[in-house]
Amino acid sequence: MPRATLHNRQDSLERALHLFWQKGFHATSLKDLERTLDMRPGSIYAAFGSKDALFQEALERYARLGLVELERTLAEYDSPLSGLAAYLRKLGCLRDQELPSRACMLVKSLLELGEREQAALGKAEALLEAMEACFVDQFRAAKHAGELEPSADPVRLGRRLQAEVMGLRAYAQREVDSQAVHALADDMARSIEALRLS
Amino acid sequence: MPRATLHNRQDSLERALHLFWQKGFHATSLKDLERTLDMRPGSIYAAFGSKDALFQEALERYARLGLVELERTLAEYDSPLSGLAAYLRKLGCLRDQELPSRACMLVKSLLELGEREQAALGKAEALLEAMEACFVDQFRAAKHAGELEPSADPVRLGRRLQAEVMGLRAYAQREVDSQAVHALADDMARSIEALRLS
DNA sequence: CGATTTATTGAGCGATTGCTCAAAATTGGC
DNA sequence: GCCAATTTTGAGCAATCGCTCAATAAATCG
Repeated sequence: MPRATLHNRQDSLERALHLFWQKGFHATSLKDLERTLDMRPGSIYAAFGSKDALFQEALERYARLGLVELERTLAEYDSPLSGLAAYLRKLGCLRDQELPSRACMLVKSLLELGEREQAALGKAEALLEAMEACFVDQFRAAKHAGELEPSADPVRLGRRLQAEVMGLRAYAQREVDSQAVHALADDMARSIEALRLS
Repeated sequence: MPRATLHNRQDSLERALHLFWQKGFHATSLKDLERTLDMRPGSIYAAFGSKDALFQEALERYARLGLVELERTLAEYDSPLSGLAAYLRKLGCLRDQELPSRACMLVKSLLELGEREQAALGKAEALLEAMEACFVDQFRAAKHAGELEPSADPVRLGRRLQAEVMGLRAYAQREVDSQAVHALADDMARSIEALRLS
């Protein structure tokens, strides 16, 4: 009985994510979204509620995809430390890929949003926390596997890695050449590998 | 013969810097600036030209103050490596101070600005490059002083430190407790000190 | 073929954006 | 006190902002 839906919601969300990731929340206007989603304002609001709500959905999707990618990388390695090092080296290729932005959308949001967008800001913080928790878990696994010395603190190591990833990706956002980012990521990866008990 | 200028230009710039650093470029409206500077639009435009130009001046002032602070810290130590470690530990106190933002304004700008604000974006990049160059110089000095092993690469070390500072300050922007930021900064400082030849 | 249901449209709302400029206010020199 | 020089004002511009909603289009039902 109803009219068939013309737009695939998932696909629209993907396009919106692409746009928000590239331009940030404030610099993305509804006109931009209308163009990119090929939808009129009414349809966008019927599907997503508001610009803010759409942004939050995009944030969550971004983080989910990022976590999947992280865990996929980690799963390729038997050694937890090797998995983390490999993840860093993958990030070193950021400058080569064609992406909306080289910087992490969560960090972009963390730095851009203020009190007026508290809901989205809180979501970004929570998702960063989840990312950090994943790192901590991985270091815990490394410790359990005997890769780390007994005195090692997985919480501090996870926190440090989180900060390094934030830094690496912010650095990659600069107009530096690809080789520099690769070298930086490699240096960070070596630091992780240096934690391994020989 | 002219009418005396009512507002101190330097002071106005300082207030604008405070506001831009806190809210970012896009989220700061002229109404906000009018309120904070206690100036009407005409005066602001007479003094600074445009919102974009004012932002660029604020960026430059921010970076100049930051570089001064960095060099002041470094000058307190005879050992280049100790100076860098001390700088990191100072950043570890970010969460305790009352600042417009814990994140670096240059990084916030780097992540927020797009093609439409290319001039300001380019300025932020150049200022970050200057910061990195300062780090590189310091590592060069450390190498010359025999603190680093001969094979050490000051360019890579400077780049790495730049990324760590970016990461540390982005991390500090999160709603984490002060102790975590202190621990993170300390871990980073220890990494620097670990480079020292015993 | 209606009838019904739902998706989509797009003109346009009130508010806000960055900004302009003629007028008013304030000074110092004569 | 008056003129000239300069700063400051603030109403208000055109454009854009996020968003609403009555009208329209499309699809499935009997």
